[in-house]
Amino acid sequence: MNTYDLEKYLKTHFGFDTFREGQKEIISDVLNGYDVLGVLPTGTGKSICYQLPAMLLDGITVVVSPLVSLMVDQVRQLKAAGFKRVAAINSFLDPRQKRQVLDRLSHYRLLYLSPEMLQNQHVADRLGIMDVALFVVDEAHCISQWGHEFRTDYLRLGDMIGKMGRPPVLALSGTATPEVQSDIIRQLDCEGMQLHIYPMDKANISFVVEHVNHSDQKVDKLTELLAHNHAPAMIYFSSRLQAENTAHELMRRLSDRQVAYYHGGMEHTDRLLIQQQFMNGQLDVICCTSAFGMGIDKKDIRLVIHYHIPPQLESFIQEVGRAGRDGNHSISIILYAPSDDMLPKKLIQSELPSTSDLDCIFSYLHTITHEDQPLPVDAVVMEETGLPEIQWRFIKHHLKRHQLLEDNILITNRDKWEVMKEEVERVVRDRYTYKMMKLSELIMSLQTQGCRRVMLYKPFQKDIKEPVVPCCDHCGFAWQKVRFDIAKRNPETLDWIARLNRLFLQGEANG
DNA sequence: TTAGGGTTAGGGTTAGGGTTAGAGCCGGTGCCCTGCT
Repeated sequence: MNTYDLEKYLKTHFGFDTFREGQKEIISDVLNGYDVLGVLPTGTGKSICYQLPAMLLDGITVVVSPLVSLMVDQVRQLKAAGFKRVAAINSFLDPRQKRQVLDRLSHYRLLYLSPEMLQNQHVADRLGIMDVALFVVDEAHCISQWGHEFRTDYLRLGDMIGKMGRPPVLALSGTATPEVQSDIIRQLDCEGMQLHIYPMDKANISFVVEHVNHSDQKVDKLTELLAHNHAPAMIYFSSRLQAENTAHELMRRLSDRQVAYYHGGMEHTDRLLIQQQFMNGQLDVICCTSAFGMGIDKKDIRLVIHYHIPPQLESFIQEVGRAGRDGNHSISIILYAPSDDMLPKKLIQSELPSTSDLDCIFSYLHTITHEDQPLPVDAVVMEETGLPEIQWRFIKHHLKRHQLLEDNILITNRDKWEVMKEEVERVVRDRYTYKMMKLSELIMSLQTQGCRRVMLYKPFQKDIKEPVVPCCDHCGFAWQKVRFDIAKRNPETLDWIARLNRLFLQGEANG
């Protein structure tokens, strides 16, 4: 057992007197060498769970993070707090800087990486000879949510852990349902993980589903809602274009509100600007896709509105969880039209290759395998086969998994090819069925006659907190009965120190 | 002379297909690499 005086280190390094719920238990288990899965609500300081051990353990702590912006934030905050032995490797570094970090790896206690960067041969080789004290997966639900199709390098983390000599593993997430938890454990190959799971239901949110006959009525409904409530609001869309168009329309209709949009197709700098403006309270309403969320910890969001339905309950819980982090009353509203089910269905279809896509790509690969040439660059393969990038990467992942693609050379092995093909076909079928099932689960929950809160959280946890606010529209709540009206902010009244802090310590409270 | 900071652009994409009903629809999530001033 470790004998650290953890409170002392917490005070020295982070300036806090006491741990928040779950932190100490997780840190103790980590220091005792256990594999740990921690599911802690956002805003409870998940990052301390590995940052503190990283300072105490001998060797380097490797942190896998899904977004470059999150890594950059973390590194900046740690350095600002006086902890210098931290670095991140990502595409923001030029080759020389990258080499420098890798050459000085033993100097660092904490290293942040994306799962893709971990697949870089040079990086993997260097880490392979290091003494890795702890392997951390931050936002670990990404393994399950993104790994199977979108970012398949998430599924290779288990292998990488092996190549690093099997250090203790810590997986952390803000929302991971039991199903996602099992997937994380399976993918990381950590059967004996210590579990520290805290419930994710929020007692201060009222749930509403507003049925509309046609999606045209949604903007009217939004206008009505926002005119009635003057408070920070997020509106989730599944389409970039509609997020933009609706933002423009709301700007026109609600001249006293600051409205903006945010999605993954925008320039990095624009995204950062909008995000900061929203955090600072300079924007009232943000029309966004699911790109907006991770790493955003604004306390006073009162309304989370879904213009489109998300693809599964897990996403909905995550998105709704961004409301009311200050504990005050907040409302979740879904605007639901009968035709809304189509869009998520199409999205599910577009990320998985069809049977004919598979036939096409396999016959193409077959022809070039015979030529014994290196695999052409991705652009050529996609040109030749007509496969979207996401689907080609999915196939490539399976080729590598079956050792049919090594050093960019396709391996001739008829038996392995047959096995691989069958497996890919099976995986596509299973994933499709699974995702459609998850979607129906969500749609069914919208059509329920019972309590929405129970319907939402019951599949994921035993006990549900008694709400401290009106529960849902099926329990007698009507959003019209509530009126949020924030006092007018006046940033000019802040003294210069506070204003500088706002500017320079963006996201300080994150994690 | 060097370390460090900075910007911009383009490549992965642009239509087909569909496991719910019948006419019109409309598409989310990020990373990394190369090369430039």
